[in-house]
This record gives sequence, structure tokens and C-alpha cells, in this order.
Amino acid sequence: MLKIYNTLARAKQEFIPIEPGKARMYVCGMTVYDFCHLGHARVLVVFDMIQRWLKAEGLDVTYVRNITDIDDKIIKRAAENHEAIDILTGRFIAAMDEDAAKLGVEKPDHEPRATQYVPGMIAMISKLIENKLAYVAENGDVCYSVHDFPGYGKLSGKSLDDLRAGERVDIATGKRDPLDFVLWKSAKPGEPSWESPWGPGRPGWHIECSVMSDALLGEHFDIHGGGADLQFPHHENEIAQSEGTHGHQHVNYWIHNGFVRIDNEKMSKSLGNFFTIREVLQKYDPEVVRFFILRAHYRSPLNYSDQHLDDAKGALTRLYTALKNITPHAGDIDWSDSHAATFRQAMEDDFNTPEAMAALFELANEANKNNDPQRAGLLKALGATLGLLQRDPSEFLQGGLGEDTGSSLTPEQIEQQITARAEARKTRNFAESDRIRDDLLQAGIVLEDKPGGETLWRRA
RNA sequence: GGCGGGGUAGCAAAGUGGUUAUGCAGCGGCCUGCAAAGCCGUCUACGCCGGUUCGAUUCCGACCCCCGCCUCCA
Repeated sequence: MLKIYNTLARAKQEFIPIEPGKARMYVCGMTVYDFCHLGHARVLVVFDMIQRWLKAEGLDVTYVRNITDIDDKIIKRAAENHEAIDILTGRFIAAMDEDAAKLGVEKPDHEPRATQYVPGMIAMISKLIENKLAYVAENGDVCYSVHDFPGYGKLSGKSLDDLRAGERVDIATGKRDPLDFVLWKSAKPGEPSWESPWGPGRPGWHIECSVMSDALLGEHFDIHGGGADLQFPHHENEIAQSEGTHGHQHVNYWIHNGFVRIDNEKMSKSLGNFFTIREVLQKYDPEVVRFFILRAHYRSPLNYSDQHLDDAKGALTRLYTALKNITPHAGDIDWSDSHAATFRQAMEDDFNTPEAMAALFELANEANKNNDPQRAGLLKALGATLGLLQRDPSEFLQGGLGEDTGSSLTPEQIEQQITARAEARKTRNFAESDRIRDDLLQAGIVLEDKPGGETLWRRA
């Protein structure tokens, strides 16, 4: 039985699909005006893991991850760069795709872009006005009237009174209530705009998700995900829009992942304390980064540092070493195996990847102990459900430096040294053979002599 | 201020009302020419103070500290 922590209920709940055997999931993706950072990497990897596990549970999954390709920051950045908006967004969408692919993230079934759904947004806003939940403000913006939607605050656990108490300085914009949010923003001269019943303008941020999820998953679907910072106001507003339009439940399960932190602080654009995915991939193998993310529970904070990445690398090396030493037997997962059962139980308990991984290490231990290809095969097959351990072990072990391998020895040079060392060992010239081994170690190469006389190597 | 999450061994990270989490690091041993890898064994825990209980890191209460949301943010 799969249980999911539902933000809406503030509790773990059994997952019961709306349509038996199917799962429809929508995740808030990126606003594409810059490279993705590690926080984005976490969203990409976590929901990829969830999507994979839903499939492993036998569900027919439809996964939608949107792209926000119009908003204030994009307009600003394009102006700074003196480039067209679609050129800018096209560039960063391509970069995101590249980063995601390296992290082993499967393509979602749909990646809708906000600009492709403007007519639908206009239709929904019209409906909200008709339903007396939205109004045209004096400045021409269309705003959502928050206090007219009875359930406002149910996702984030906030009441309108609480929100008012903590209200920031009101920048008068013609809103009837400072808490009201913009559905349609009237265009200033020179800004990109679409024609609408309220004059030229562009959509507010929240409306796109209501409209695109409607179009691709229907008015009522199973799972909606995103970073914890989207809980309020973005997801709260999305509920107000969708339920205000349709008059019934929008989403059954809301899933929010925790933040990536640096020095115990949230990694974010505004704090400027972020690392882009590509920066990190200069130093670390992408699978190490994926492993690092999945090593913590998706709702826990995840502290980033080189030391933690080194640690993750060491752990992943252990698993790959087992797969290198014992050729894994290929086959389907035998869920009756005790380790597989433990793994599954962990995954079914709100996607508890750290506990599931513990089962992987126990499996590696037993495979090593008994030289057991069956166990090694199970290890690899379970790894696949997390998007891990599918490479040739030697490729991982010998390439584990990330992309920045410019200054290190080539495999040919290493093999040459190994041959020279083998000669020395043949004549029992251990001083010379140890010198070669020490030199290689200095260069970050670890040697491993096998019983038959063969010598293997890996990068430290 | 309002609401929410958390404090677990050297580091990271799960979990549990009583029995080894797990990984890295350390220590002892086996193996090895010596190493490496692997295997076996082993040391460092549950923020503080009370309460409930035969027994609490785990439940309850107070306290201290950290983090997040309340504004764009994954």
C-alpha cells in the first residue's frame, strides 16, 4: 500500500487513484530565464523518482511538468540582454533539458509552456469574473477576490486574518484587498502582450498552472507537486482559481519537496547563494549528484557542500564496486526477496529513499559475501527504480571526476603504468612496483590487484 | 507577530515504546609481497528539564536553539 504525505491533509494518506490503475501528476517546473541551480535539480530528480516509483507500482502514469516562459523576470532579462524573449527562453529550455538528461531525469509526458495556453487562461479568467470571484481593477489588471473564495488558505494552513496580521506594506495597485492577486496584467507600452477582453496584457503567474493542468490532466487529478516555497501563495492561488472555476476539488494529493541549503540557509536566487547544476557537474559525476539528492528524504532539508558530495560519491562507489566484482544476473525483481520487500516497504512509505537505499547496501554486502550474481542482479534492478546503478561499473569507477578531467591521466597512460608495474612485480621488484602505485595514487588513481594477476584501476 | 518543519553518534541520514538502521571516517582482525577491494569484529547517539510507563531517543508538557512560509522563488 502506497502512502503519500499530503500537504492538504498534513498527514500521510493511502494513495487511491481517481481512476483505478492510473496516476495523473502535475509538477511546477522552471521559469526559464537562467540556468537551473541545485534547488531545481532537486525538484527534477525527486519528482522523477516519484514518477518512476508510481510506474513500478504498476500505475499508468501521466506526468506533466510545465515551463513558465513569460513573466516579469523573463521580460527584464531579455531587455537586459537585448534579445527576443523566445530566444532567451529557448536557450534556457535547451540548457534545462541538457541538465535534466544528465541527472537521469526522464522526459515528462508533457511540458506545456505558458505562452501556448493564453486563450485558455482568458477563458478561465472570464469564467471567474462570471462567478463573481474576479474583478477588473482601476489600473486595468484583473484580480482574484480572495475573500470571496471560501476555502482560501486550506493548503497552506493560513487564514485570511493571519495573512492580514503579517501583511507587508501595501503597494496600492487598485486591488480591493491587498491579498487579492493578479490574474491578468495589463500591458505597459513596449511590453509583450496578448489581446483580451480587458485590453492588451499578459497572464499572472498562477493562472497558467490551473489552465494547463485542466487541458492535459482534466479538472480533477491525483497529484500536484513542487518546491515547498510554492505552497503559498502559488498553489493556494491555483486552488482558488481551479476550484473557483469548476466548483469542485482540483487535486487530491499535494506533494512538496524540501529545500537545498548552503550553510544552513535556503539556496535561492534572491540570496544569491546558489550553485548551478552545470557548475556542480564540472566536479562531480551526475549520478553522484542524483544519489546525493535521493540519499535524503524528499521532504527533509538537504545541505549542500563538497564534503557531502564526496561522501555520496564514496557510498555510490561501494555499490558500483559490488556490481563490478560480481556480474549481475539480469532478470525481473523478485519482490518476495527480503531486501526487495524492505526496499518496497520503504518506498511505499512516502517514498522513503534513504531507507530504501539502506536495503541496497545490505544487498551489496550479501552479494559481496557470497559472490552472488542473483543478489547483484537484484541490486541493479532495484537501483533502476531510482534511476541509479545502470551504467557499466568501470565507466563509473574510472570516470568519476565529473567533466573537469583535463589535467588527469588518460586511460592509456594509466594502462602503460600498470604494465610497467606488472613487469616489476614479475621480478619481485616491489620497490619499483610500489613507487609506480604511489605515483598513480598521487595522480588520483587507485590500483587493485586481482588474484589472477590482473590489475584494475579506478579514480579516487 | 501568525502558521509550519526540525534538533540522532566525527560527518551525513533513516527509524523505533524494550532487540544492529545505513553510508563515509576511526579502531582491531582475515585476505594480500605490501596495498586496494572485500569479509569479520568494534568505539562515538538520540537538544535541555519534567511527566506517563515495568521500561522513552520514540508518547505528553514546558524550555532552549535552528530553519522555512507569510513578498519573486523549486
